[in-house]
Amino acid sequence: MARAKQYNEQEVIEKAMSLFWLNGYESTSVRMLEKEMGINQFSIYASFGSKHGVFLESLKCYKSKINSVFEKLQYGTDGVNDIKAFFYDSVEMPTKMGELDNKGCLLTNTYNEFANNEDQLIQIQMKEFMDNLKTVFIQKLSVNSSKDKTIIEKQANYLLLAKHGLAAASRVNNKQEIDDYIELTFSNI
Amino acid sequence: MARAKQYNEQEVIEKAMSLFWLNGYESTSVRMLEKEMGINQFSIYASFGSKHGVFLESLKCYKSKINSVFEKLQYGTDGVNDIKAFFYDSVEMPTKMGELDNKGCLLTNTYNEFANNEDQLIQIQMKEFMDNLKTVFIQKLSVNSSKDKTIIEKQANYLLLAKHGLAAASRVNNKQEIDDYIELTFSNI
DNA sequence: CCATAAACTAAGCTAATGCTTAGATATATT
DNA sequence: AATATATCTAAGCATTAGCTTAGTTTATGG
Repeated sequence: MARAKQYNEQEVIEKAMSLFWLNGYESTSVRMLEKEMGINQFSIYASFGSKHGVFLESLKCYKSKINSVFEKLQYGTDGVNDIKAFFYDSVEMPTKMGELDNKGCLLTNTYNEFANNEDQLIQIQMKEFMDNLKTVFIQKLSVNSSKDKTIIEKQANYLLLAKHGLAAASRVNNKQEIDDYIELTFSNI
Repeated sequence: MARAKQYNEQEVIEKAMSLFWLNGYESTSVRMLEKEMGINQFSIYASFGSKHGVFLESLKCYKSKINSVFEKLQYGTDGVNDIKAFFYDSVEMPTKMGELDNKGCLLTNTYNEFANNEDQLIQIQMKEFMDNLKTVFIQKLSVNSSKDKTIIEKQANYLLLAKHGLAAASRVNNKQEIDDYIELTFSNI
């Protein structure tokens, strides 16, 4: 055997995730990652292959971080109210994670940054995330309700776009505006 | 006198605007602008000083393009319905302008790209745009209505975020999803 | 305790970025 | 027509990007 790694890959990916979350993909350089992750470029490429590889791992890391919030939504039993709670949880999560505020949702930020991009791997991750969310929304909207299927479809689309908009808004708007937005959003359901 | 410019500044700015609209600020290089505008880098810098200068002129150009839509909103006499029509107009405008679709709103895209940026000139332009919109929304919401001032304020905030989210969504969602979103957004206002 | 092999450091690679400049070209005035 | 002056071309500038590599350090198995 030979020398052991002097860093933990999970630990350095969390730091990379923070940086990508703050700046987005393009605006984060490998030199910046180097400093933030506390390891040399050689080690970055040895562990993750490329900047793109670091980003994909960061997305995975983010997904696991928000997993508890998503599970709470999935396993809740309160229908639409679960979705509303999910909206509040999503907005508050960055704060609870001890992160700087006003960073929005890494997945939504990525969704926007890569909207007109042909990067397949990223597009697939994003589509999967959105489709899962829509499926759960439809389940929740169907609980204790005799709503028409087409109405439920419309409402799911509505909430999906609202969630998307909310994540973008949370980067620039204050808590009061955000709360007003969530309350009025659900007054339409 | 000497040689005259072989290009029209307004014409080349429209082409620059298209490119910025499609790619955003950072992802648009001066070489790309050169090709799209059909003039040499020297001419770009002679006319607009910097890439940043080209961008500011492009924003101005965009504002003048959407002016008719904004005026229709301002001078309408149908209260909230004017806002709703404005939402539809905003989504349809890129198509009517003969632009490629799925580009969203240049101002909103810029708002997002520069959200965590300290660029003063851009921030001011963006804030001015949002504040104007909010003022008009409040006017419209106050027409033929005995609503409480705080309710109107909340609704204006709500619509502002909704408009913001809509512009982002229009880059990735289809017409049906967009229409569903607008209809449900106004179903309770 | 030395040979081995992985991890490390730091320098360097090519390409692209925003911007500048030397020199050629064209045109309105004298 | 000659001159003056602004516009044009194209090459080049310094810096930064993502990534690679030559060479050193370190820990372990024989």
